[in-house]
Amino acid sequence: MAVVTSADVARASGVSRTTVSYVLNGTPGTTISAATRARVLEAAERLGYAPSAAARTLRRGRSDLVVVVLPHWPIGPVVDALLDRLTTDLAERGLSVLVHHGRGRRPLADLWRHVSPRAVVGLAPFDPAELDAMRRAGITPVGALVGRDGRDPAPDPAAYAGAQEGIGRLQAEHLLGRGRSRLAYAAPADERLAGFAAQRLAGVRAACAAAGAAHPLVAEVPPDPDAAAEVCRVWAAAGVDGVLAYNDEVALAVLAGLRAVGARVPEDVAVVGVDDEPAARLAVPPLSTVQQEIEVEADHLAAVTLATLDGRAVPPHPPTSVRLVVRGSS
Amino acid sequence: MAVVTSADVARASGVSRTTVSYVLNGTPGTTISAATRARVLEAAERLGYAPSAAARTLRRGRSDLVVVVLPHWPIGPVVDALLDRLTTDLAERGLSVLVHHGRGRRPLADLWRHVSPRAVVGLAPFDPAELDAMRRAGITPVGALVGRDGRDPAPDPAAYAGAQEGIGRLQAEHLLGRGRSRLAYAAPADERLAGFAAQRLAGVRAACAAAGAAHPLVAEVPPDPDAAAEVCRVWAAAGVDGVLAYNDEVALAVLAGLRAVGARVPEDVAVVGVDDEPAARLAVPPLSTVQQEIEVEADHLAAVTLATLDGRAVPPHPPTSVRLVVRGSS
DNA sequence: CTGAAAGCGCTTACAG
DNA sequence: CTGAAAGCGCTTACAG
Repeated sequence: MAVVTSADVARASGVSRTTVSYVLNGTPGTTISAATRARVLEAAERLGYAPSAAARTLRRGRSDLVVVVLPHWPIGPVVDALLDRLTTDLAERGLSVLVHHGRGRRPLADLWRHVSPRAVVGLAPFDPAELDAMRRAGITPVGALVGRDGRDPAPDPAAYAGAQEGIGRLQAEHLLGRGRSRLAYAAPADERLAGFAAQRLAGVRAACAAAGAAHPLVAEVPPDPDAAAEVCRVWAAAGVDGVLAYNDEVALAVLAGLRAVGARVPEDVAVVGVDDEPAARLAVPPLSTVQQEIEVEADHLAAVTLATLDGRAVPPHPPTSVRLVVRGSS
Repeated sequence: MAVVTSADVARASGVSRTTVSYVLNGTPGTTISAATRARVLEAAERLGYAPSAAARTLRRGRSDLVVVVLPHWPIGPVVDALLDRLTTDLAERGLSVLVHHGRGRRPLADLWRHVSPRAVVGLAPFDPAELDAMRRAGITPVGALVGRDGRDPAPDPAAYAGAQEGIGRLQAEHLLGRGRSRLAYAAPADERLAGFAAQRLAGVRAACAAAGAAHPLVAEVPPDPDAAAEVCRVWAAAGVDGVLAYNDEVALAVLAGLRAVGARVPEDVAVVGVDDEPAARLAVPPLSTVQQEIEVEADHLAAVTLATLDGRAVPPHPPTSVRLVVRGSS
């Protein structure tokens, strides 16, 4: 089954490849007779012609492919929703999105040997060597959550920190506002998440300091009922009355641990997660959580990508991208 | 920042582009002097040369890119793990994996205008029109879970059904084996999952029939405590003593619903999920579930992809890819 | 209104 | 041991 080229279509419709290209691309400024146009379209359809992406990219000097590089850490429904929306957003502008998994297993540079993206969007910061390699390959790097202040179109680790801190701060302010005064932070056991956890924790600390509350206790809570119970026993003994969890999964472990040590939620201890995963509202008790407005985030990421590609100023980050969902656990 | 080409490297090292290509690709059968080789390598490194994937693909007539097309439905940690492993597996053979989200929003054919994959792996069956378009574009389609019987390297909806049915059968046999006789099937409310749910349900029905048990009751259980309670009330009244859930998320909803109507788990009703997501072991009570051995599945999918590309016979599916994890809920 | 020709960057027979 | 040249499939000035 030989692949059909534009030359085949030209031959079949009795015109030149130029005309085929004009018709199929709807090139503006050309005037092809309706009859010719119809013949070309018919031939292309009949032969099942699909233009070669490689040739088109080579000739144009740029592709319409955007590669999203996923962080090293596990992906949940929130990121999935983000990717879906981003794909739809960018498709409206003629850009195709493809996602790279397995980051960290081998250098990103290997990928550029096999594919020529126009831009690469990172959900976590790139390191300088990666940035350099991309730019040398003519690829535009785009940072997620970058440009919150509208300043820097380049990936900036500090910008991530800002968004993450906001989450921690919101969690802490919620419990402090409900009269809880002895807070603990439940960090994830997965070390790949340590960076994010540290940033969210910084937000928690800031909120505690601002409210004049005690420094929060901190411990890793693995997704295991027994291990979680051990941590919760210590916390209960220390008089902890509120737990901020890194995300809903960690929060679920905290709920299991508290149950095991006989602490009542929310009477004795209030718990707040992050993400609003489906499991949150089904938990016992239903879990209060911080919801990231992922559609807003995706739309912004799409806007940042387009602005960066166009060389325009990066739009400011929308103000409210996180909000609290209060349920039975707080 | 002009992009560096092999001609630049040739000029900088005082050799022809031919020699640059030979050195950089380690082309076998060529004998380049060590001194020349070193000069070329040094120049490429110094200039930050990255070969053009588009040109290489055009020239070679094929790329080393494999695109995985995600199904229309929501992605959880299981699929994430599968993609990670598949990416690593295929990278060992020089293939790069990129993942397409947002299926169904627009035709896959649009994607082939922007990228030239060597193969496309579908986690759900392709429809005939898509298959046709891919083949005409010179792309090799590969079906997930295909070739279980080693017969058909082409995507085959029936092969999916086989794997899915096995899951439902395993769930049902477990509860029937524990003396439960009045089973119910908790289907997902998300209509995009209806196809899979129907296949798993078929396995449940087969197991019930084989054991001489009554036909299972069937209802959709949304991820909402109140809605789930409504369903569970009906089931409790009907004397249901065992519930098979489409996946862990649905099972969590069932647990919430049963709790709401005062049914004890597992004393009154046993519950079994699918996936072994982190939330399963943290549920109240900890959830029994069917675990898919996703690494095995990923390795097999990689093997199927390679065999299909090489025109070899597709390897048989490994025998045990699902297993039961028994916890407190059954 | 349409076609002949150049050229994107690479790889690879082929010639020396 | 190394280079000149062709050609992958496309788009786009340019010529008619």
